[in-house]
Amino acid sequence: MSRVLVVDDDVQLLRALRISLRAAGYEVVTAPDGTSALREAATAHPDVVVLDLGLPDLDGTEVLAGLRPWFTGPVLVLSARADSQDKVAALDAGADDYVTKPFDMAELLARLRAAVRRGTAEPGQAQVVTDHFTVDLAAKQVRVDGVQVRLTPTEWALLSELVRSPGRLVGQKQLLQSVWGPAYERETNYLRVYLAQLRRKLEPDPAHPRYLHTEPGMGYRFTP
Amino acid sequence: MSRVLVVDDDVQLLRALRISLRAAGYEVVTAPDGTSALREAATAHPDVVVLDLGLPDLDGTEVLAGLRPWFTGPVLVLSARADSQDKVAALDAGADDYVTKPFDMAELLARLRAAVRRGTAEPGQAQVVTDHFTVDLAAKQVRVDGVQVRLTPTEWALLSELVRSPGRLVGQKQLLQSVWGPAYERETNYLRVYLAQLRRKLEPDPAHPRYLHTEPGMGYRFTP
DNA sequence: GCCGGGCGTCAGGAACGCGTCAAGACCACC
DNA sequence: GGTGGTCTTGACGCGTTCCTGACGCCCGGC
Repeated sequence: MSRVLVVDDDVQLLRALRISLRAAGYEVVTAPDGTSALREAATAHPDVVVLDLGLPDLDGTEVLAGLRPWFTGPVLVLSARADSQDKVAALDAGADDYVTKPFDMAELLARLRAAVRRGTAEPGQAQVVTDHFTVDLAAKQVRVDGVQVRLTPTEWALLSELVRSPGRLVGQKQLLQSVWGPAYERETNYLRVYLAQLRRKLEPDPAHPRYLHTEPGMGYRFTP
Repeated sequence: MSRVLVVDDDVQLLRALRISLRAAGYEVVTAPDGTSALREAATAHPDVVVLDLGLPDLDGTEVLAGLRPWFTGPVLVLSARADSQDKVAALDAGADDYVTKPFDMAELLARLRAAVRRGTAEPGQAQVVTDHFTVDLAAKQVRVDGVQVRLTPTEWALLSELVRSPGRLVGQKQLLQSVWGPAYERETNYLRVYLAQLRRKLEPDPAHPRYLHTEPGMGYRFTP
């Protein structure tokens, strides 16, 4: 059925989770710390991740930040901290649910079912390929006609936001909000400037864009 | 940005939620009981639903059951009951998240953001198809006989409002209100101009509309 | 037969949004 | 203190979109 990656350093809890999850029909992969979690997530291709925030090497939010650029499946966060500020931070960092320890196993399984139910749209591609360029979301790198191209941080944030929804129109408000923050919703000229730069770097003919299209008054669209 | 339907019979809480949600940039629609919740969900087309389980007329799970067959957006359940058995029941009945009262408003907003983020339909999921054209509501894209057609923001707002209620009559007041705002309820000539433009772009014979029908004095109707 | 309301059509002018360019501000690093 | 790269900001020209009013048509009421 679905494969779940469980990240936790507590051996006892890991054992309990492994047993319960396997009994519920999941295929289970585990990782005891942040670095191996990121490695396992990349190699084992889980459908869903259960992530404890208290890890020995990395902070949980760092793992989340390393996961989210390319991992599209749901992430369910476990934490001993019940403070709502922590919850908000984790959810806004890309978590899909937040469960405080100690938790009820039946509830966790139900939340996992709900997350998987909604998240099984696609396996999630870490690479977006067109005839002219390739965007590797995991490695944060772009190749145009085979040669690597350097993007500034802002350019990258904008491009990845667009490329992550191929064919869909992405509103300018959404772009501005996710790249510059909620306070910049009106600065549409930023978009004009950086879209021009991206087109200059990626498009075969920047004056007549083939992949990064403008929908006047609404937003932009990446067409593969 | 997105539209949220809040279902709760507690007037105080409803007020607080309306204010907070509106401040967070949501368009808010409310319903005080189960039957009106189902009606509002069908007519107002919310992107997400916040549903209190304790309602005067119907049980919350019944509302959930009435919603789920056709409503694909996320549903966030509110409840005073913290028992994990109730949580499991609601989540397995189709809820995407479960928050117990009393709740922290910041956390609720964060969970709502996470739900909306995850719940946006894939392009091709939510499309309306006719023999001559297809409207992809998620990708904001229209194809006529297979070729893509560009719509202006106003044209798109009008069309999507019509197409969201197939076969049903949409009053001119409702159209004007949702596209131009509450102050333009009387400017019915706007509708005439833009309906003509839509017909010219979509209809096989704009002079004799087959899909976008006029109901004189009442409104317009999209017939698939 | 006349009249008026509602609708479709058309065509201007004003306003807006986009692409482009360039100069200044800011920052990290040398 | 200088230097290179990146981000912000403003100005300009151009095409598109929106609004507005005028006109003719159909149809039902008088």
